Amino acid sequence: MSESHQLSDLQLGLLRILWDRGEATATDVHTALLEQDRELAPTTVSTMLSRLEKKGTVTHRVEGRQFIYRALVTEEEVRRSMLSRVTDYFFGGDVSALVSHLVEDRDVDPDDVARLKQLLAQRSGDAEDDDDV
Amino acid sequence: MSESHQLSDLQLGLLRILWDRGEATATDVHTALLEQDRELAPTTVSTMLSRLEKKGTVTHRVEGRQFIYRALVTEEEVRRSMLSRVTDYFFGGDVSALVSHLVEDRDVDPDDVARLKQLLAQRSGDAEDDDDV
DNA sequence: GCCGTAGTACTACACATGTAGTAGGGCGTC
DNA sequence: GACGCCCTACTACATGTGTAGTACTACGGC
Repeated sequence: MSESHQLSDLQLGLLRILWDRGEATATDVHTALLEQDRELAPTTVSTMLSRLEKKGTVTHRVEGRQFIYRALVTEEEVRRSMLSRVTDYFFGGDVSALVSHLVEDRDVDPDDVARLKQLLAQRSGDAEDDDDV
Repeated sequence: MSESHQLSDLQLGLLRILWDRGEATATDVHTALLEQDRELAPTTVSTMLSRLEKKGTVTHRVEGRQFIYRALVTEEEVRRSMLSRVTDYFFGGDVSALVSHLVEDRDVDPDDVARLKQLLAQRSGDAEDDDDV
């Protein structure tokens, strides 16, 4: 279930394309990568897709002569897995510590702070009524 | 400056030890790993440290017969780099989207929500002239 | 002075990844 | 019906990683 998805940049790139499209042929993926300025030989893309398939990350069905690939892991899953890794390594598994860090760490601008306050208000709305926005 | 620190679990493990101690001999690191149930041969640890050194991630000085290693990248740097990766891949670089996700995503319990609300309150209190570090 | 031990250096090997060439098979074209 | 093109399959090779054995060296003890 909660596999540790340790994926490289390229692998994530391939998955992103599959996630965005649902399904795609090797050629589709190749083209999409070109559009992102990743210039790889078509065979390279196929190789990577095969390898991902061998690992169980994607699968394919055959249509005519083409392989139509589809991700077997959800974006959600991978995101969660990658976030867990960071959270575990740098915040001892404490998600709220991560959030605090992000919020404190000058990377969130005032607008977002406001948005987040609202979000939190909703969140805690169920539990108890704190000071609303 | 903002190198892309793509580090494996083991490499992060080694760095964590160096970060925690400031400096450590290969033996120290080996021992520390044992205490974390990572049972590796001492030579394995040395090999990994040498490789990290070759990459410029750590360095060492010599004291007697021993090498005393020290990280050349800060925890901060690596954390930021890893977080950026996740943020870029899954939230289009939007940190606040990441935070929203974390907050929405049932991984933060009510206590933390309260804490975060406070944090945000402070944040927005002096949002006009926020004093960075 | 010799020996063992501790510690580093060098070497090795399997597997994953990035990258791509070549081979083989089928479909459409002329 | 032959030819070429488009796909996939297979092969290849460099680099990085995980893992560790062996070789070499210097220090401390006796």
